[in-house]
Amino acid sequence: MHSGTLNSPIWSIAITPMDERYDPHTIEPRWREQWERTDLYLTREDPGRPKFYVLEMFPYPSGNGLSVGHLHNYVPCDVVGRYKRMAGFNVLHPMGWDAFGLPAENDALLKGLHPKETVPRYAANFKRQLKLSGCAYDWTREINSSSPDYYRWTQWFFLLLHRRGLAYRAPGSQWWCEKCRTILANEQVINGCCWRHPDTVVTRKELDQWYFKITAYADRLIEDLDGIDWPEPIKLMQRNWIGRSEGAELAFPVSGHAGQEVRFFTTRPDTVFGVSFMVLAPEHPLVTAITTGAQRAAVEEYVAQARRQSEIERLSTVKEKTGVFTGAHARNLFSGKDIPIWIADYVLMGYGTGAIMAAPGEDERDFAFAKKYGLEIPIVTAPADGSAAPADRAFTERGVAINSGFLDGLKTSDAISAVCKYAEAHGIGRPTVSYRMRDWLISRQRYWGCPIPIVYCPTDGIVPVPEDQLPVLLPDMKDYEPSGTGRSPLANVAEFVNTVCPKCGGPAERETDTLDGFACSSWYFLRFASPHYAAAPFDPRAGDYWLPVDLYVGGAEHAVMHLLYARMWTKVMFDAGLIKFKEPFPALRNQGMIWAADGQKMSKSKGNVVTPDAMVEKYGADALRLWELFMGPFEEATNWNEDGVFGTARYLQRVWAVVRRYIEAGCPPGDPAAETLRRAHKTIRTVTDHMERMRFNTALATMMDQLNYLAKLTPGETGRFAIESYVLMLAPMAPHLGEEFWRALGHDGSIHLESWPTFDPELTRDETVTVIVQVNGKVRDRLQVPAGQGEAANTAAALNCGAVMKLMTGKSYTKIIYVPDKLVNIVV
RNA sequence: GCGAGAGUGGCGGAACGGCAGACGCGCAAGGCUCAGGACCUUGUGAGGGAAACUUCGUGGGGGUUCAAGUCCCCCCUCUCGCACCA
Repeated sequence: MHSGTLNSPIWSIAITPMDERYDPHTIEPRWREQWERTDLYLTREDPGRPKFYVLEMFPYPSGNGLSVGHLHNYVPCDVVGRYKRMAGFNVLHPMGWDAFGLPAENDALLKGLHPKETVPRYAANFKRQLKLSGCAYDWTREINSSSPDYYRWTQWFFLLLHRRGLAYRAPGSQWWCEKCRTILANEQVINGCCWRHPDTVVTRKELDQWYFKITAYADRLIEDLDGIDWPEPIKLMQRNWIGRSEGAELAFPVSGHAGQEVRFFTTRPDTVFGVSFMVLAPEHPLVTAITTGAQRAAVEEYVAQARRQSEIERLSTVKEKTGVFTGAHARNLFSGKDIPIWIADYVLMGYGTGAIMAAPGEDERDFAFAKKYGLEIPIVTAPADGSAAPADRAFTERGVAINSGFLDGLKTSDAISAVCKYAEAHGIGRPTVSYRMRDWLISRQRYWGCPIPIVYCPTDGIVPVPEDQLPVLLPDMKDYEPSGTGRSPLANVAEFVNTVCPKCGGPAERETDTLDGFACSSWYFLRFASPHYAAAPFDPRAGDYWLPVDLYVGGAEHAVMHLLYARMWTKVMFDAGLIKFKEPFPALRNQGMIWAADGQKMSKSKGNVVTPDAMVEKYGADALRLWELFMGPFEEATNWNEDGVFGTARYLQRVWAVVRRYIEAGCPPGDPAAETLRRAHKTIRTVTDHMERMRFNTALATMMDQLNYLAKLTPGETGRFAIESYVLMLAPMAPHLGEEFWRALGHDGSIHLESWPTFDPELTRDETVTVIVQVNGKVRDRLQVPAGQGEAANTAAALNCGAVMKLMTGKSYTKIIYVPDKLVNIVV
């Protein structure tokens, strides 16, 4: 842990006259060199200062390098880090690489290389580009999730989850992507396709898999959203993804099959009296047991056909509902009727119990199904206002129970509790909560990932690798191509697979699947607190100091994957007493997407990628940074437009001219006019406010505005305060040029260790104000009046001005609206 | 289908319910240049007018208000998320 001081380094750069023209290509490399030489960006732990931890989402270092689109995340975060440091914080701004996982492996396979060679090379290129862009990271804290120093702790966390009963192995039907040649988690299936391959429909595969029990945290993941400062759409996506719904789980006996029952979940137990049939998912285990001989052929064919269907077809909501009668009946224990049991693919095996009670009078899907197959449609809920329930569609709203025995007359909410109470008393069921979210499937049948630290022993079964034997090293493999059979390539490495049981010492085999890459990124933010700590994933002292992350920034595409997983792990760590906070990222912001100039996604194949390298070469890093900040609101998407970089380069040129003129004039201390002083203080006030709110585009607009003002003054009229405060505020955005100016102004230390300028509210006060004069809400005149002269004087002035007099001749006003020092509206 | 967000000049975008279009790009005119995607100055929403001025104008339609880009209702378009979750 470095504990340097905030003492400024001594530059090895002499003060020389400023060139006439601003030339970023001479300025920028020399300051980058100075920063490295003096370790300017080492994290400094100063107990006298509050800490600020700003973090970008863990990037995968792609072989394509960074584009100007990626910088729209990194540059603003860098500005925040630099601003916060100047504003008095100890700033932690680290960077590392999400290097394990499919993208790295696929890329290496494609190029016939090994990820252990490509990953460091690509990461070095990212690092070079980030440095080139003037981003200030403490590179002594660089981490890499594919390094054994790192993944031994990923494995350690796996064991922690396992010990706490949150990692388990289970068989099941899983999503398989043929292109990835591995199993995917539910979150990684989008529109029935692989999240990495939108053109590849996922299929089902039966395999034993490892899961993390994220569903055990479902309620807390929802509840704790209330206390964190995240964009509302992201919170909403998480709530919807978790999909909590309250209802009841009930069971009806299958007629003629003693001991067999259909268990089902419903959110509307109040409609049980209207249940006229039941539907099982085609994969439901009960199907074979209860299907009658007469129906067997039809049922088997339907099940086979459902299996063949792609998920896309199956999940299509526009598709007409289909199903087949099993021949069996269940006894509706409420209405006392025997009701037919059907199978249909609109019932999903993966949700609830894979079976439903159909209340066609109150559910659109059941209604459509009943209509199609001529099933009975009882009506058991009426609108609360006493009107009749519609006959041509399901009445899905809440209302009052009718035709429902002991529920008649009860409001829906009361009827729900009554059914639950009755069901519990009679052993039919109980109130329960169901979630859309499933457990997180974490095993991957691929090579380039964190090995799961588990051993299979013929006598002891599933045995976790003891902590002191970590890391389970990923073996070196030349031919690591996935087989596509559902077995990891690691299964072919005998030296890896064959091991001894940690319990009995007998021969045993290692787990050969690797962990989902999202496991690696579920705890990396902790590692940055003490990246070289060898005794634990993080030094508890450093963790207490730096965590949680004060500002987390990344794309909205991670709303239900990374952000949900990292939150779950954090809660597990909290429960285990490792950390004192429940949420890893108390404040989250999403940067807007930067599309290419043609409005499409920047991609190599489309040939529309713009690199920072090219922009720095042409305009300089500071100009590029400024355009990243100025092109629009940080959180909104926009198209790339290179002309903008030219514009911000021109702005820097103009700043150069103004500062240079001031320095050439011998830096006159100045006795600025009140107006000039006021403008300087107002600029500080506005820019500070915009920086705090991450409104970089308007912060820069304010700076440009102020420059236009300063450019009209002589150096003597400007004064040192206006120039230096301006340069200080420019420094986080244009760090190279800021440093150059600071040196040229005669300072020896780094501008980035200086304090952010402060303003005097007294000096921002205007002496005169413009009062808008309106007649009937239309602007008719503007008056320059002394500030704070009061309502009487202002309304009198407004009534006496020419424009008003002209309009008012022969009329009288009914009312005057007065907004102090702003507006007089005369209502005629 | 459900949910969320967004529609403002030629373009990117500014506007605590109170001067719509800040700031910038582009464009135009002028200056300066051997030259320039350089630099400087001025102008630049639309219509009308010689001008002072004036009318219209924030996707469309209603409404609330002294006053609406901003608040409310309906509609249209685009982007994103979820897509039979019982």
